[in-house]
Amino acid sequence: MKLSTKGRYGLRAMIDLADYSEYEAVSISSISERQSISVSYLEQLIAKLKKAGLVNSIRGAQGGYVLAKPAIDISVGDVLRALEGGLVPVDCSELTGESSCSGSGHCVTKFVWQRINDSIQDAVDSMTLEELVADSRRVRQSNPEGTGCDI
Amino acid sequence: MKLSTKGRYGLRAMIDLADYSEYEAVSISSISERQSISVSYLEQLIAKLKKAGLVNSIRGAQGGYVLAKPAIDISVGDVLRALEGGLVPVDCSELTGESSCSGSGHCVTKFVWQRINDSIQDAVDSMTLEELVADSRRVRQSNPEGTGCDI
DNA sequence: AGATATCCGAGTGAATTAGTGGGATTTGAG
DNA sequence: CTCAAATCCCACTAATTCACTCGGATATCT
Repeated sequence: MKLSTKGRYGLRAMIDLADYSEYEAVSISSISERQSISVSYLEQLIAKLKKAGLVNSIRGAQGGYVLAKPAIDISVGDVLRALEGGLVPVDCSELTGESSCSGSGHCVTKFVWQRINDSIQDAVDSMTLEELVADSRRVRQSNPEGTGCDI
Repeated sequence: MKLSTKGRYGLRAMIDLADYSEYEAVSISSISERQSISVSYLEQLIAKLKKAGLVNSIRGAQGGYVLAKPAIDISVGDVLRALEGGLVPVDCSELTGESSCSGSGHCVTKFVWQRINDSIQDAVDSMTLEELVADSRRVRQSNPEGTGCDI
C-alpha cells in the first residue's frame, strides 16, 4: 500500500514543469538538476505523462516539454493515475457489473475496497497543479536556497 | 498502490472469525475451508492480528481464536493497519515535525501525501467489523451456497 | 554540420510478495 | 496416560515488481 517513486517523483516533476514552462519549453535535464532525479528515469515518467495527454513535447534543440492544458485543469489525480496506472487499491472494485467475484457475485469486502477507492479519488481529484505551484513559489520565496524534498 | 493479499485475505478471515466465534473458538482450519485460504498462510495473518491485540487465542485441542473485543469496536482500519503494517502511502507524511525532508524542511508534495493519507484513514476507520458481519450474514441468507469472494 | 533535445526499448540488481514446509508446544478428551 | 487437535514459530523459496541504467535512433534549432 505504498505509492511508488514513479508517483512521488513524477508529481514533483510535474509541479516543476508547471512552474517553469510558462514562457519556454522545459528540458528534462533542467528538471533533473532542480529536482535531483536522474535524466533517464525522468524520461520514463514524462513519457507516461505525455501518453496520458498531460504534457506536450517539442523535439530538437531548445525543445522540451510544456503543459498540455492550464495547470488549474490538471488534478493531482490525473498525474498520479497516469504514473501509477490507476490508483485502485484492489482490482475487484473496478469491476462494475455483477459478474465480479466467483460464484453468484456477492462479495462483502468489495464494498470496503470500493469505499477506500472512492475516498482516494475524491482526495486526489480535489487538488490541482495550480494550487501546488502557488505553494511551491511561496515556499521558494521564503527560502531561496531550499533544496526541495528528498522523497 | 495496491493492497496486498495480506490485507485482502486477512479482512475476510477476520469477518469470518467475527461471524463464527460468538459461541466457540474458531480454528484456522475451519476458516481455511470456508474462505479457501491455505492454513499456513492464515497462520501468518492471524499471528499479526493477535500481536495487534485484535484476537485472542486458545491453545490445545478444541482451541482456536476469538475476537479480543466486540466487533463493533474493531474497525476495518484496525485490521488493515495490523496486516499491512500501516496504511501510509508515503512515509514522509508520518513525520510530524519540521525535520522531515532535506534542507530546511519545506516540501510541497508532503501536503498532498498527508491529505491522501487522511482520507484513507477516515474511510477505513468509519467501517466496523460488525457492519460487515451483518452484511455477510444477509448475503449468505439470500444465497446459501455462495462461494464468497475470490480476491 | 553539430549541438541539443526528445524518443524508445531492452536489461538488471535489489527488494518485496505470496506463499510452503517442518517441527515444537499446549491442552482437552477418551 | 496417551493421542489427536490445535496453536506457535521459525526458515526457506519462487515469482513478481521496483527502481532504475544504458545504448542508440531521430528530430530540429543555430
